[in-house]
Amino acid sequence: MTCPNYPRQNHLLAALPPAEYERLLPELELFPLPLGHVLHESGIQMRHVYFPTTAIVSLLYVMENGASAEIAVVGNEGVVGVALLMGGETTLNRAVVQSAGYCYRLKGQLLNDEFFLAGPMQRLLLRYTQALFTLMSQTAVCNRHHSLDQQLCRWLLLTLDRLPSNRINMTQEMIANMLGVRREGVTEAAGKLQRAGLIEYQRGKITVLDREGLEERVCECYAVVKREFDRLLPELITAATSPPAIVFPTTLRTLASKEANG
Amino acid sequence: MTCPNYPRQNHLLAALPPAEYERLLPELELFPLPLGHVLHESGIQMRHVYFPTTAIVSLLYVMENGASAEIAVVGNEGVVGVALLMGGETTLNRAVVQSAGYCYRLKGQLLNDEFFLAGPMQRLLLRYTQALFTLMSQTAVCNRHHSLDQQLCRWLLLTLDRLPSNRINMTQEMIANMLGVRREGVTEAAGKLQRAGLIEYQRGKITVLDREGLEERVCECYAVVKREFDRLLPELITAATSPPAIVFPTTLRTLASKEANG
DNA sequence: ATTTCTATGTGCGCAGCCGTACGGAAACAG
DNA sequence: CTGTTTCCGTACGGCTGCGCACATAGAAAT
Repeated sequence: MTCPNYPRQNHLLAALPPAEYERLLPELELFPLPLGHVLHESGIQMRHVYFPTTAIVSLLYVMENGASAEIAVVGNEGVVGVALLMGGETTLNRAVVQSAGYCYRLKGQLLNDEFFLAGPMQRLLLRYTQALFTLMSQTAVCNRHHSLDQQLCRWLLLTLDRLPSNRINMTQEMIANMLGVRREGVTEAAGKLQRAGLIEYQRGKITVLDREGLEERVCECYAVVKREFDRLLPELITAATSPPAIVFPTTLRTLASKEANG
Repeated sequence: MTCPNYPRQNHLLAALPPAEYERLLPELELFPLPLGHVLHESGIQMRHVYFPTTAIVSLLYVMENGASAEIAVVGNEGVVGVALLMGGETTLNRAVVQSAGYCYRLKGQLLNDEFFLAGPMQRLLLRYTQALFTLMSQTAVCNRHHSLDQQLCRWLLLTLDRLPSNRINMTQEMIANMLGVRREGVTEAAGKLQRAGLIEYQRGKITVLDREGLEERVCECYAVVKREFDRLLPELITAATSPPAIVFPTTLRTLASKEANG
């Protein structure tokens, strides 16, 4: 991760009006997220919320026998730890870094304070929570009705949307854990995609060659969720397409250089 | 439904302090919920929120090809329409009455106003939302990993918890729609339970004979969700076990008699 | 009582995924 | 360069749930 980091790479933070943003800025702490790092464990008190910038985080549910399944995925469009706002200090999910990168973290209490000001941040967070709802329920339905092939396409597209490049670092074993299926099943499904020329797979490195091909094969779930995110959080679209210039106002220059050292 | 109806049969309303409760009381409208009634449709603007008292409501996701799956279930422990508080006026769920009964409904705007007072109602609703999160994610995992037999047990127990009696009015066809499986699959699974003496099934009328037997067969998902509801919303337990005397304070007498006529 | 409809029971072939096992090849460590 | 580890491909039997077809029986309508 050599690219510069600044908080507004996270679209939720980028969508904040200047007043709210600058109020939070001194409290935002650049935080590296290495692959596999557990941000919070099921049932354990959460102390921070995390705004990913270049990292991707999976929310997993791990069952008693060790089997797991991905409930939702959070990248630079969202935030990890909405449960802190809801009043339960814990959730039954494990948050694991699925793709290494950075985030900005914030003490839970501070976000809580901001939330109860009932300002733009509350509005954003509530709408984001609803979008997360949609993602989760669609996951439940997809688990029920769609083939592993399609679910893999969905997973690849969801991941791709949250990455700057078309390369995903992830072994088939890890994907299998996310999808809650066998590793061999992923091998088969990925093999089909590879033979069709849509992806290239090599020892934990996936290169997506034909995104449109994936979109043709994926089930409806992907588009449904994407539409709903766009509807609920139109701010994120404009934030995502804004040129970097506007996320580097003069007041942020010093911070940006500070981050380069941290 | 000949039993008397009063708002505090809904545990969320029952958990409200007197001040908040009486503020809402004039706006609560007794509303009958016949079996199969659709409270709100996927993608359609919602105008009310519904606090079930004796009814049970299923949140379903219906796919393009007509296949469906239950995302969550709401009885007198909760409320239908949390999405109104989150800022999106719609959700992608369909809310269908799974068991006929009554609810109290409230104009969405009024609950919204109450919510943004940041008082006890907000606290309750946020925590309820988190509990719903847990229910939904557990549903996703259960869909992935557990057998139809176990899922049927889970569904029966979840329904039983929200009913005053041990009789469920529901055809196998309807259960199949909820669980997102074939009708024949439900026939098989229900047949096993019947042969084991746990339930009695007769043309859309299920009688649960041995609840503990169901709890022995069910997967962990049921207990996990129940524990999490109790942890997040301890008020609901005390509300549920309170004698009727305290939910009929003098100020409510007139309302109760009014309801008997409506 | 007869007909019609609805709800349930049953059977059969099939596809998808699981559990398991094994082999090969790329990366890595010494 | 060599041994080890990690990751991926493949194969086989088995189970579960699906799609379909059909039989039966209770309930409702006429």
